[in-house]
Amino acid sequence: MQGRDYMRLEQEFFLQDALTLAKELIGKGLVREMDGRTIITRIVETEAYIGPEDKGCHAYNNKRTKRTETMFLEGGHAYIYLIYGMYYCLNVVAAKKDKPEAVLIRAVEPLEGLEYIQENRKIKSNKLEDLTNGPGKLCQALGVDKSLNGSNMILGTQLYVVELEQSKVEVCSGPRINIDYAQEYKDVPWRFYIKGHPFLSR
DNA sequence: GTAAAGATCCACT
DNA sequence: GTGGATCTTTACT
Repeated sequence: MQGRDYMRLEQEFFLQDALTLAKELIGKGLVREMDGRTIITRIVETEAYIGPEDKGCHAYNNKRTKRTETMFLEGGHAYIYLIYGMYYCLNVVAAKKDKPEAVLIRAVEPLEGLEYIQENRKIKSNKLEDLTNGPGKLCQALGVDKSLNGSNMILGTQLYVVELEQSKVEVCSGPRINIDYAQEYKDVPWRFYIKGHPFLSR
């Protein structure tokens, strides 16, 4: 089955606040199409970042820079940035225009196109989980880079989200990862994941 | 112009 | 568990 056979999500879905969207995105399908190849994955772990108040967010205090500008777009766009000089992270922008909220995709489970994922990753580990169980890993696995920053995930054809048949899952929440600098926002339970799923980042 | 830090990953001990 | 790789973005001089 090809990715385009799945049902796309409506724009309304992405206009929800980041916390709701982060929760709702769990179990949804993340589709990547490039060079006539289709990769389909299931989202199993996300984190919410809420601009104005969240010290862990790049757009804390509504900080507008060249990089964070993407987060001020309307919900449904992709926010992609380079971290630690070597890895990309993929976010789904949430809420309405000028509200800098976004959902970081932290881990996915491969459903289709596994051979392309393996080709993109090239790692020693034979464990399937190591292919996509982290934000930097899944971007490499899906061939996502800065050229997709700001692209539309509702109407776009390269990277988008779809409804999967099996969407009923048990979603848990907990503190976010690697944002020790975020002070009182360091421990808020804005990370969502499928309980006990093998592809979680940790 | 310069400097410091980062929403990470991997290899190694 | 620890440290190195690696470079953009940001803030400040």
